[in-house]
Amino acid sequence: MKRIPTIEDVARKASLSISTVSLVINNKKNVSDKTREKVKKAIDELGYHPHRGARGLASSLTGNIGFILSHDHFSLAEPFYTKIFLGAEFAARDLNYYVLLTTVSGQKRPKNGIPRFLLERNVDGIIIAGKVSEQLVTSIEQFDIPIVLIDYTFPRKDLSNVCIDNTGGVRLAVRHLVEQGYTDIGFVGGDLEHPSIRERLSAYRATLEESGLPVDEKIISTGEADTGHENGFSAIARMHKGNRLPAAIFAANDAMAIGCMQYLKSVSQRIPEDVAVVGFDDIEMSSHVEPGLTTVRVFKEEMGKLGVKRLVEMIKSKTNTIVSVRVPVQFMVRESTVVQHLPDEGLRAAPAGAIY
Amino acid sequence: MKRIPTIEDVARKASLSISTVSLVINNKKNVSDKTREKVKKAIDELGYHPHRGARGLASSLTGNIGFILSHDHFSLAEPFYTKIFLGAEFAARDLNYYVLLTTVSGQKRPKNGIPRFLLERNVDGIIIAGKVSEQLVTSIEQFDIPIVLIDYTFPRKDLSNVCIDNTGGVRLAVRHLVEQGYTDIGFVGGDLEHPSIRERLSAYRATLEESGLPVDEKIISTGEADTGHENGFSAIARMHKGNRLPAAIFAANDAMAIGCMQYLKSVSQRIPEDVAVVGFDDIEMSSHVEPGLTTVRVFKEEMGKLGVKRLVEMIKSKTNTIVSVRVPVQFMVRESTVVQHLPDEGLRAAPAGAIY
DNA sequence: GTGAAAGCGCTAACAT
DNA sequence: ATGTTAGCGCTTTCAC
Repeated sequence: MKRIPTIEDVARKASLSISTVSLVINNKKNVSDKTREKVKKAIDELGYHPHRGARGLASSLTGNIGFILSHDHFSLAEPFYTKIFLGAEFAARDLNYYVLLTTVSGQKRPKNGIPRFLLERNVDGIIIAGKVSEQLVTSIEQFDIPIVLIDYTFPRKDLSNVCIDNTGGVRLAVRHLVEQGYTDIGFVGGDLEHPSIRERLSAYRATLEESGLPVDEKIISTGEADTGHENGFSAIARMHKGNRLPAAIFAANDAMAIGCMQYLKSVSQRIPEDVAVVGFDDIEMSSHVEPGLTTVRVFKEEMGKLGVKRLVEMIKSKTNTIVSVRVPVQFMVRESTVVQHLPDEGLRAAPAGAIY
Repeated sequence: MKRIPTIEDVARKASLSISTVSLVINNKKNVSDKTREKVKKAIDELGYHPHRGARGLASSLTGNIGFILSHDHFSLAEPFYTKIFLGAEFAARDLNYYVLLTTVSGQKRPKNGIPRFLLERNVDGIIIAGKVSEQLVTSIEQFDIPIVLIDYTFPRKDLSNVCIDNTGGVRLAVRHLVEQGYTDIGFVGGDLEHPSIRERLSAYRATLEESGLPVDEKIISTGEADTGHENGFSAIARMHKGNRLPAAIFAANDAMAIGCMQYLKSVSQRIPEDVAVVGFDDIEMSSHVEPGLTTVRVFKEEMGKLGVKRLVEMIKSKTNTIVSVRVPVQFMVRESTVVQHLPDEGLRAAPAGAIY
């Protein structure tokens, strides 16, 4: 195959030194316009592209971003974090970075769990999406590399992060139920270790109180192990068997909301006539279930993009100012909370609002 | 932060030269057992990891794999290719590679469209998933780097590939319909440029003939621009308006099958009592629509894994033997083709059969 | 079996 | 404003 031109070929062709060429490549000042043009011309004619690895060695900047996901999240059928990753990938490409993805198991001691791209110095910064152990983050911090968390925070660790406006979203959801005339509104949560779930629970409580409605612990379920739809199913089943089925349910995410709907259907409760259901996240499936699930849309790709943008700023500026970005949400009214029927579109088209 | 140990530190600690250390790191022969142990001990004690970039510079092996996806595929709501990517990523990690993802637009001239990781020599091999232009592949071939195609092939270009057993899958699907007593079976296809769709169409024709059934061009729709569910909707609508609604439909993928179901519901045709529907792919949604869609499951993650495995073999062996892998499929019977009712599970759990 | 030395392609002082 | 030079951390001949 054709020989790949190096910086030396460019220098020779332009009758200049390689350092001058390097200055041009890196857009440094102190190069005369004439020289700059000459170099650019040579680069063009040769079809030259700087070698990533060599650049990295010399500058200790790899042009890569590490993306860490807990294995649990990765295996979820619902591509919530996959969407975040894709958004990150998209923004990274725009900024001329590549994203190296890896997953970590939630359990193992972090010592063996340090991602290879860190050990091998193959990334300039780290994005962590979703829940990971504090230990892992502590050991990553040793590497003295910018870190941005997406959809997670630590109580005792201040790190740049991109999070959902959970409080605002819950407020929209609960107020919507109140406006529809519901006063008996239950909560189905899951793993309270996740700060998003915690925030959603307290916002639920706060909004009920703001609205002058009672908070009844009998219709608040939080003991579940995770946030899959089975938990929604079992949580509302428990309320039902305890003869305390609320008139409306706010579930802390769509998966659990769909689990609730599943149970309600199985016991022939009509949605929303007998029980209204609201979720959170707006996962793909929520617009496809019947009735369509009213929920709070989270802009997942956008979160990934924001995370990368912030990370790249940190990498380039070489400062570690902590920045917390709170991403706004959008309330999506569908049929699971509104008795009057919308025109039947059958299976709805893919949700609008692609971010790109 | 703590200084990162280099190969020199290891050599010093083991009282050996860096070249000997390098031999051990790379598992080369001609090193005495005693020396090998000494080096390993030093590596352990220092917590040494070779620097990716430096290795790459010296050996011209980056440890990265490039993954190319057409932008169209990437933006699809349905994560068919996303699944393939995730499978690839998983296998790559196992083999100590990282995957660099990029998308290419289907249209643009490939000259500007050559992925950056190729220009910058940042990958050791390339995976291409789905349909891309032949031009693009031709220009990638210039880089003299192993290539594996996933779910695509070119008539005039012999490249290693991992493809679906389309013929086998269609045969299962159509025979199933025949066994259920259907004799009037239509076909809804899409973009015939994709070899998978072409194969599915010819297998459909062949299976009908094998079964002694007539092939009626009036209930074969192939003119559509792509393979989204709108095409399924419009294709079957056209048959219906032409007074030639078949008793069963084989759609070339699940998205179009779901589009068919959507239309059938909108004109109050019962599924499967009035019209049975079979799809292909087994996308997530197919087990969630009502009735559940009978379809041919494609092991998407598995395809990604196989692609990477093959690619890494090619990289390591430095030979370019063409290998075509045909991945078997699995037939999934659900309610869209079987009149007798299965017990109602409400919304079914996530499809079984995770690959990992 | 082990070591010395060259060099992969580039950046970054430092000189000029 | 441009050139010289010394590495970055490793692999890889080639001696010994």
